[in-house]
Amino acid sequence: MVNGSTRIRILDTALDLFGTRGVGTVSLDDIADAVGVRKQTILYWFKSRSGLIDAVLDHAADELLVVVEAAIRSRGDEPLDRVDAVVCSVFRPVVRRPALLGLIREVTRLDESHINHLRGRLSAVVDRCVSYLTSEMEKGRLRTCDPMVLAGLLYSTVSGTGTEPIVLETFGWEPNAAGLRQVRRELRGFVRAALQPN
Amino acid sequence: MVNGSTRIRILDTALDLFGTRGVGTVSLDDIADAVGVRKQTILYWFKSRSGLIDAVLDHAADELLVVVEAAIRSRGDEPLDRVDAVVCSVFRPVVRRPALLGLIREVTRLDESHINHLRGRLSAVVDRCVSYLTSEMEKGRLRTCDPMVLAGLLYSTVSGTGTEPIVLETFGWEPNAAGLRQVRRELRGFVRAALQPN
DNA sequence: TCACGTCTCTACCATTTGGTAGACAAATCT
DNA sequence: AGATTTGTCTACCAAATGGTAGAGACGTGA
Repeated sequence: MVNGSTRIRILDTALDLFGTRGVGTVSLDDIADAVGVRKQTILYWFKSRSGLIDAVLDHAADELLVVVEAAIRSRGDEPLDRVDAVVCSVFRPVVRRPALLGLIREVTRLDESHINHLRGRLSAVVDRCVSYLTSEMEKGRLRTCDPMVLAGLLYSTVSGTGTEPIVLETFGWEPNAAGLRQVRRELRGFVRAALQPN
Repeated sequence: MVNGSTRIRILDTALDLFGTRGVGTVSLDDIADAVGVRKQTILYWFKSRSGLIDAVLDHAADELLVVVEAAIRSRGDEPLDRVDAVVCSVFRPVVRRPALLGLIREVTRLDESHINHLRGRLSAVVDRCVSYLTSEMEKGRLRTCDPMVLAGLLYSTVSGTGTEPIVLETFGWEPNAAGLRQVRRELRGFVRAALQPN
């Protein structure tokens, strides 16, 4: 594989389309058109549509993991700050690459094999988050509750906020830079309040 | 329209399929098979696929509105209790009719016309929620923040939790009755903590 | 120069899609 | 009874889908 650029371009474009329009509604032709190439070129680089989906999920997981890993290690000792850093890191793609979270959220619509594929890629971070929450709760530095479900709630809140600007618009929100900053601010406040030890 | 039963059966079935598998990936034939009828029967009752989608969105909005309206009026004066009632009411379909929230969440994937259609149906409740949150904040009975964005955050959290059992499973959750009760308990605690006045 | 691997293309194909036209049976009206 | 409306069906169709087969352009090493 000397020339990786076509492959990468396909992956990037597919990620955007899958993430914004939903995996099921994007055809190989759609992707090919967007890349500026023929469908058969896609099928040269990826054995089948299903193979492409897995590759794109990998691509997305890579991109997300880098960001999150960095955030987890970044800030100091205080758990509220650290969670805050992770929230911000996950929120960043909302601005830079809206499709990323949209794609991750597509899991629900995929079939078992793709789900497991993605799970395998993300399980390490997931485990780490849950055990971190657990230990901080034991130290009484976070509101005590089920850490596993809490992790899921946090994910839902952040990803939902990032992937459903349309819903926010329904609530009267304006989709511009200032609006985004405001959403992030409220999101951080919301999460902070929800985690505060009692 | 003497015989409404076929029409209703189509709507119900379509709602389930659209909500669980995503609107874009469900064909008229899929729906027809599930109903036990031919595709052309669907096109007799609904002028086109797009018409069916709007009708199903209406159907879903109706179902959701009834539940939420009842909850809004139900409980006493304390805002945390009232929000809690709404959260519970929205969470109930998660158990009884998982596709319902899944369909509402599909908005993001639909095109402008369908989005606006659904918005029109839900705007009344949405406005009511936002102005309620606003007034309670002014009285200092809820944590002060942007009520509009807060409403969006609440929606994301509740609907995300309800529509992404797969994500929760990734976090180690067990999808059974006891697990669901636990999720609901944590969800209520989470929201309560996030809204507590400071 | 020639053979070979790499990469993208054109040409097809079977299947599935949303949709039209109209046959046919049962119920309803006159 | 005869005519009409209602509801479901069969028979199609053009377009789009994922995928196969293989040609041709391009560079590289022998």
